[in-house]
Amino acid sequence: MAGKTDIAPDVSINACAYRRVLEIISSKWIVLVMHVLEDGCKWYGEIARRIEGVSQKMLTQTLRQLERDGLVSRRGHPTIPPAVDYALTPLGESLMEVVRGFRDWTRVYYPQVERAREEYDRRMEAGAL
Amino acid sequence: MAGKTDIAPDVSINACAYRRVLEIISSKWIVLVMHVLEDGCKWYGEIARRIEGVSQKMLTQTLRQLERDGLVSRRGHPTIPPAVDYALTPLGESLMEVVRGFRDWTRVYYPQVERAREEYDRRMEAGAL
DNA sequence: CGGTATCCGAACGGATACTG
DNA sequence: CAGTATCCGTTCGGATACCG
Repeated sequence: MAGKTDIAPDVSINACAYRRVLEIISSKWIVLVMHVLEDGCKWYGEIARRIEGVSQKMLTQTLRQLERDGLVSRRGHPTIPPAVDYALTPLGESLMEVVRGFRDWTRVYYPQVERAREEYDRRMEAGAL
Repeated sequence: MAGKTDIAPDVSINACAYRRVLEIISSKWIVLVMHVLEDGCKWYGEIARRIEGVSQKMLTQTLRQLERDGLVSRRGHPTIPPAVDYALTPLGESLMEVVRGFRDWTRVYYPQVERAREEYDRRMEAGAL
């Protein structure tokens, strides 16, 4: 304990902005749901149908998180059967702009990533012999 | 099967750019490692010390993934004991620019997210009674 | 020093059944 | 329709031990 030299870790990294964004966007479905809501308010069922492979559990969970973070707004209609719709809030829209930056990067550079992967895998395979 | 109405899901979402970026950045440590490498080449040990809470396993795993994706380059030095350093590639730097967009968003808007969460939790607590 | 391999608990996430 | 609750397999990720 006392003998340990106090080379402090870059604490800022622990508390820094990156960790916080990651909490939000690192979930697999968050970005996809936001993308569906990009062009306006949607019913729950429509969101579900538009995102292939999402389970009801994950969709609801994702929408809850987005609502809690103030990124989407939820409106329930007291009809029978009940209907609910979701929309991006202004805060959500502002985040969406940044997310678009990621999408654009991917469109331009993803082929390079794929090539790098193939090359790496070939090198590894060769090295494993 | 045949009886199912063919309401196709928005397939583009499945194959779209977002899924691909998420593969890369949704990992908890990727962005943090990139941040450490932002200002130049670093030894393995230095990266480890700068990121609080990262285990050796996860750091190595993260660096492997970044290397495979062509985002960082790895140089081993055949000294005794061996030393290894890592640096962002040009491709990695280009992604870093987008990542900075997220950091900046967080710096500006995160307080709003925190307030939204507190408000939501208060509403839930009240509703649960 | 910079890994790799193994073990194991914790968390993620899908399938299913039930509710208002 | 839009959830909630439960079960349960899969994956994530830390701790430990060992290798070059």
